[in-house]
Parts: sequence; structure tokens; C-alpha cells
Amino acid sequence: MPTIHDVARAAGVSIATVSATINQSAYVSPALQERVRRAIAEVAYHPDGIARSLKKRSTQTLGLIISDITNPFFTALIRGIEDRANAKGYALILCNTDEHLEKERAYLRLLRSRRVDGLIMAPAGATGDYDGFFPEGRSPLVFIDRKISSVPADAVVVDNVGGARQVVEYLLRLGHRRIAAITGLPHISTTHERIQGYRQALEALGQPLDPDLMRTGNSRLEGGYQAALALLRLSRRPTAIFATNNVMAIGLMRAVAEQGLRCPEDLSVACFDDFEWASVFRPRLTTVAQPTYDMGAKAADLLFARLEGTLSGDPQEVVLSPSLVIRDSCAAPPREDP
Amino acid sequence: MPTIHDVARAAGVSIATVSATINQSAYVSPALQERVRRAIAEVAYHPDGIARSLKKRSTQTLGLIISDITNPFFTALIRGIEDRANAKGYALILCNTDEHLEKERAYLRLLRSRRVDGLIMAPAGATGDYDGFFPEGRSPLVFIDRKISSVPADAVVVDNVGGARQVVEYLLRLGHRRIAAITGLPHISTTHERIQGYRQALEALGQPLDPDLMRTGNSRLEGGYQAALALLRLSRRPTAIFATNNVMAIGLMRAVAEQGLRCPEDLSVACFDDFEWASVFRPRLTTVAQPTYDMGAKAADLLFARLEGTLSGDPQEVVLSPSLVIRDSCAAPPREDP
DNA sequence: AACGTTTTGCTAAACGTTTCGTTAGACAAA
DNA sequence: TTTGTCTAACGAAACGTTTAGCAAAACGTT
Repeated sequence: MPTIHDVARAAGVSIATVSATINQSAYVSPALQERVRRAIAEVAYHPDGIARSLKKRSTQTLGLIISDITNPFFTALIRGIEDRANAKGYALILCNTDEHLEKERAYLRLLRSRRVDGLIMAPAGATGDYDGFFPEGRSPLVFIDRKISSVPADAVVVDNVGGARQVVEYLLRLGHRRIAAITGLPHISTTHERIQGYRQALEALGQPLDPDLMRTGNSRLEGGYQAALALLRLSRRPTAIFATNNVMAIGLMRAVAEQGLRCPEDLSVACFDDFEWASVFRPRLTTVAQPTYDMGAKAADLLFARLEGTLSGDPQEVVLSPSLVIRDSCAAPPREDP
Repeated sequence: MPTIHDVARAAGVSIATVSATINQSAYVSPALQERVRRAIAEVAYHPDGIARSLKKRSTQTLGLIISDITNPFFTALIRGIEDRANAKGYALILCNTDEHLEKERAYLRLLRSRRVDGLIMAPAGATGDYDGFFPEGRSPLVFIDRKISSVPADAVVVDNVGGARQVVEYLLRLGHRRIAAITGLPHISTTHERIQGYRQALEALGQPLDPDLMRTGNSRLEGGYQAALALLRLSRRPTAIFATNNVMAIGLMRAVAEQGLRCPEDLSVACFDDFEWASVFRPRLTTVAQPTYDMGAKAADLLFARLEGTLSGDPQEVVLSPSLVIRDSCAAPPREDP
């Protein structure tokens, strides 16, 4: 590979002028500029970003840690981030944790050694897991989807309790009284908040909380399936089930189909997270939809604002509103068996 | 940030020994090793990967160019790649082209300047678009999903003509004679191949090819929707429609629903690409499923084999077999109207 | 004691940029 | 002519590593 020296030699100038004309960082006479450009083309020179990064102490690279790119929720998030990053010439290093703290730690090390300029992450761990992990003055960090209260960093999240409350209230309005919840990984903030919304809706109506109707699906498809199976086998079966994320909802629907139940006639189903195909296949799922793309974009905006110094001071928490999109998977509960 | 010099000073040794103990690249007495480790912990030293990359001329980073991470097909592919890369300590830079050649070119430049060790890409362009773009002796490149015949590089693809032929034969066996196809972007190799499979199946039965029954959906949801609408409005409506990828199939299903048609009673539907939820919602789509994760994994394997020198010589093309998974969206055609 | 040989650690030169401080030349004013 | 002020380009020192080559110490052998 030709270096800047080769260009300088070919143009008969010093490497300083080559650098200056490339970066427009100092005046170079038009005539020389032209000679330099010629030489660059002639030797097919492409600047080495690594050397540049070393000298400038900035890599124009962002780290992105999420749990699983296979989940359409994260996928839309990523696009929001990627589009913003691309517009600024930044590259994105993608990391999947699969919700494993150990994988996350390894990636954090990797990204640190790669000297990324900033980091966006949906943390896999709980609050206690990050003590002393993000020293002050490190490169900017923004949490997305979930937050770690003990780490002072910007965050963009969604009103999870509001969203969950809204959908459960909707089920209550339809007449349901035995509403089950399939919940996610216990240590993640979104899980708590969605459970809290579920709780608030029930308590507002003076409904007792039945612990039998709350099962964890561990945020996974198989978990959702198993939890649903257990719920459907209950002697007093719930008339509605709320899954707190999309993949558990898939597991839930699998169980429903296997048990030969009709949705919504026999059982109402609702969940968190919307996805493209939810509106075209049957039953058309009613969901609480998150503004995923915008969340990603907003997170990237925050990060760049920190990087560019246009934002400083205390951590910002921006919370966006989810929206209940009502489709066909919920109906009035079936007439009570005698 | 502390540098290797700080560690050396704290341990009372030269930077060479610090480097040697970190990389196990030369003998260092146990006593000194211990002193060095202590010093590293003491000053909280984290090696600078950028400087290391500059010196070693290797970045431990892979570039990944695909069209759209939002498409579950690519998403599974990426996981296959990422898991392999992660196991080797490589980072992955993700690039979405949205099928725009210009975006792809920009990313290619970006990745080149970032000095990635290797590149995996699903090219957005046609054969002619890459002349002189990948000079010999450049870092290894492997095409995935699609290939560019004029560029000598490894490739992992799927038997697209076989897959398409299989599904169309299945429709023919069910008794369909007016089988339409909604096709993808015209310049992409997979589109050609799937059309060819469609063609072969029809011709084998002596069926004439009706150009009216082939519409392009440009690989996009909206395109699939529009193409489907046009097909469904035909005076002699097709009794079956084959969409050559997943997102166009969604558009197709949207059109079917809007037109109040029942699937499979009024119209049979099949497509390329499987996705998780296809099996749990109605109609359960029959698709030709690609081994997406394996494709990604295999591509990464090829790349690493080139990087490690265990593979050399002529470009390899590995072609995997898709499989027809039959579900509920196809049935015998409705009785012909008089 | 003198001499090889091995062991162990160090010095210094890269890697390819950016950038600070300098210089050579041109020109104007004294 | 001298002096001073600009301008345009350059030389050289970083940035933080790895590593080739070297030297000093340690050891065994005669």
C-alpha cells in the first residue's frame, strides 16, 4: 500500500503539504494542490485511518451493545443508530450479548481497547453489576431501552409502566378479570416497569394480584412457550395473557396454537413490541408499539451531542411514549363456565 | 489514559518486557512477570489497540456489508458471522446499503480506510459495477447470498434455482396452472436464479410462460404489495403467487388481506425465506427456507481460513441447499369459474 | 581463570499519520 | 541597503505499540 510519503515523493512536496491538502487544514497554493491530487490518483493512495486515529486520538467509531440482533425490536433500533452514524462518517461495531453478563464484559473490554469514541448499550446486567465500570471522563455512554440507575449516563427509554398499564386497562375494559402476565428476565429494568404497569392497572380496579398468573418467560421464546403452557393448564385458566415482549409472545402463540385454542375467541393475547408482520397475519396481534427507530436515532443524537460538546452537564433521560395499537387478538372474555 | 511507559516505570522495567509479558512473545522471568502484572493493575493500564494495529498491520476487525439489517434473513446471517468472529476476538463493522450502489461504495471506502482484515458482503450492484474495485492481493473478500461473477472471490450461496423450482413444482402438483411470480431487484443474482427455477418448473410441464404473471416487486414490501395488487386485478387472476423473497411476501399478504381473499382457499401463496413467526400465525406460510445462520457461519469460516492461510488458491464457491417447508398457505386451486 | 553459551532484559527503530515551530523567499517601508 | 512583516512550504517530533538486534549477566566447562 502506498503511504503519504509515496504521494509526497511523486508530487515533489513534503508530507506536510500532502496532509494539508487532504484535510484542508492549512493553506496550500492551488498549483500545489493540483499536483498533490494528481499524485494521489497516480499512486492510488488511500489514507490509513489507523495511523490517523492514533495521532488524532479519535477513531470515528461507535460501539453498540445489544442483546440479540435477531430480535426485530433491536433491529429497528440499530437502523436508527446506523443511519445517524453513517451520516457523520462514523462506523459501528456491533456486539450481541445474548443477555450474558460475561459476554457483555468481554465486549466492553474489546471496545475499550479499540478506543471507540462512544458507546450505546442495552445493558444485560442489573444495577449492581456495573459499579466502577464506567469511570468519569471516559468516552460518552448512552443507555438505550434499559437503564442502570447507579451509572450516571444519558439514557433513552420508553414509558414502560404507562404502556403496560394502558394495555392491561384495555383488557380490563373488555371485561377480563383473570389477566395473566408472562414476564421477562427479572433483573432488567423494563421487566420491572412493565410488571409495575400491569400491577397499577389491576390495583386501580381493586383487582387482587394473583401470583399464579405471573410467570417468567425469561425474555425468550422457549420461556414464553413454557410459561404459556403452564398458564393454559391452570384449572382456572386466565382469559387473557399479556406477554411483556415480542419473542415471548411468539412462544405464547405457539402454545395457543398447539392447545387448539382460538384467539381471541377462547383467549385474548396482547404483548409489548410491535413488528412488521403483526398486522398482516392472523390473529393480528394487538401490541404496545415502541418508537424503535426513533429511540435509536435519539440515542445517537445524544451521543453525538456529547461528542461534539453541544451537550454537557448532567445526564439526560429522554423517555418516549409507546402507543397501544389495537388489532384483533383481544375480545371480551368467553362466557364463564358454570 | 496510562500507556505502556507508565507501566514500565511503575514496574521498573523497560517497555519491551511489558509488551513481552502481555503478549507472551518472549521469555520473561516469573518474578518480573509478576511485577509487571502488579504494575498493570496498579495504573489501570489497557493496551491501545489502535497503536497495536498500526504496528502489527492487522486490525482484528471484519467488515460486513448487507442491504438491510431489518430483514430477518440478513439478521440470522449476521448472527452466524458474529458468533464466529467473536470466538476469534474479531470485531464486526456493520454496514447497510439499502441496495444503493452509492452507499455501498461509500462503505467500501470507509472499510478500506479502516483497514479491516477481511470483508463479507452481499453486493448491491450488478456484475459490471465492480470492475477494478477489488485488486489482487487486497484483504480477503467473501460474497454471501449473492455473487459477482466477474470478481474472483469466495462465495457462499444457496441453490436458488433448485429451491424455486421445487416450490413451483409443488404448486403445479397441487393442480395450479396460473402461477404468478413477484420478483426482486432485476440486477441481483438471486433474482435471476429464482426466476430461472420458476421457469424450469413450468417448462418441464410444457407450461407456457405468461409475461403477465411475472411482476417485479423490487425486493421491497411496497413493491410486493403493488405487484400483488396488479396481479389480483387481472381478469384471469392467478391461482397461486410465488414471492421471491420474504419482505415482498409480506406486501403480498397485505394485498391479499385487503382484497378480502382467503388463503389458501381463494389463492395459494408461497415464498422464499423463512422466518420465525411464519409458523405460528395464520396462514402458516409455506416457504423455501435457507440455512441462514449456517451461511453466515460458513462465510466467516472461509474468511478466517484465508486469513490464517489454511486456505489458498482458487476461489471457492460453497452452495448450500434450501429446503421446502410445507405449511398451510397452499392448496388445490379453486374450481374454475365457468 | 579464561572462555563459550545461554539466559534475560534493554535500546532504538519502525508503523503512517498530524501538527508545531521553523525557514526561505517575496515584498514593502525606512 | 537594512530591517521587518507576511506567506507558503517544510522538518521533525509526536501518537502508543512491537520487535530486531544487542549487551550484560549467569552459568558450565576446561
